[in-house]
Amino acid sequence: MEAEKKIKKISYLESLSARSVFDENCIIQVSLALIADKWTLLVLTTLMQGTKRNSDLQRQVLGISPKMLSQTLKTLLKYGMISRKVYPEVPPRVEYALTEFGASLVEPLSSFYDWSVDWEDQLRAIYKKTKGKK
Amino acid sequence: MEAEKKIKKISYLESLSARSVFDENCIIQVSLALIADKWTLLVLTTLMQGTKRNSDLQRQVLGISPKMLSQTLKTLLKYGMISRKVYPEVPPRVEYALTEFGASLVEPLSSFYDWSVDWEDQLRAIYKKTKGKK
DNA sequence: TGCATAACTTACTTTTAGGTAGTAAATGAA
DNA sequence: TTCATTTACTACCTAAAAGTAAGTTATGCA
Repeated sequence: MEAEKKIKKISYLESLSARSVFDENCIIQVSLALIADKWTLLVLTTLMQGTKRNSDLQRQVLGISPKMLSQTLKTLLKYGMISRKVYPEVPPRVEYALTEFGASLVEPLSSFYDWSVDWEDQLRAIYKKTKGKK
Repeated sequence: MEAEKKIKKISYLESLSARSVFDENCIIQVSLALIADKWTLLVLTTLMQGTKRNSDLQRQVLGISPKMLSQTLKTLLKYGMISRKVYPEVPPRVEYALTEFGASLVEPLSSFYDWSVDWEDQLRAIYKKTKGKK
């Protein structure tokens, strides 16, 4: 991050008054479009435990299909949020880990986790009532 | 939040080691399923500016269709994250505002906003390259 | 009743996400 | 070359999300 941006940085609530936050260049809209989906944040969350193999993730991210796991990992690689290391062994071993970029999400995800725990009862009640469908 | 939960509360990173975070009752999975989509968080973000009418939101949440706006507001009402007040005037006026529940998202969203600004260059580059499609 | 306008709904279509199943690539040793 | 196993991909299908366009409701007053 350039120094200029650091200095000029304004708070979230302040920024809401600025028109730019809601135009086509809205940075929140951009980042949500990239990572706010069913699996991406869960895979990233799991990788925050440390380096994982494909099969580890398959086991730990409950309910994810092999296809969606591959697809999500591929996307995160493209984003530069995770790294991929192949070990030339039999059978082949592939390990995934967070890059600095990916690891930087620990703070917002942590904040989101805290919120989820604070409102856990309400959230679970809604989820149960709607069966996850809106 | 009950006192017990407050006391027993463990951090996000600690919780990642607990098996329960990844089973079918994973609270992060639940809350993501409810609010992590294309419009919900943007509508909530806009309402953090204060009370808004349908037409205000239509103008400010760039790109949202009337249908998706209605649908999103309806869902957030069901969730109890926003309130709806009708003024019997001509023409009718309807105002939406955050409830305590909805307003509580200000912290995680603020954290997410900070992250987005920190990594803005990378995020925009990815978005441009992929045109928002993964 | 008719009116003007904001808010909302419905029907239809298109697009995207996601699931299943089968297949192919990668690997080093036997 | 064959093998066993993990990883990755493809083709096909279904379901969900979202866009479009038109119509409907709510409202108080003239």
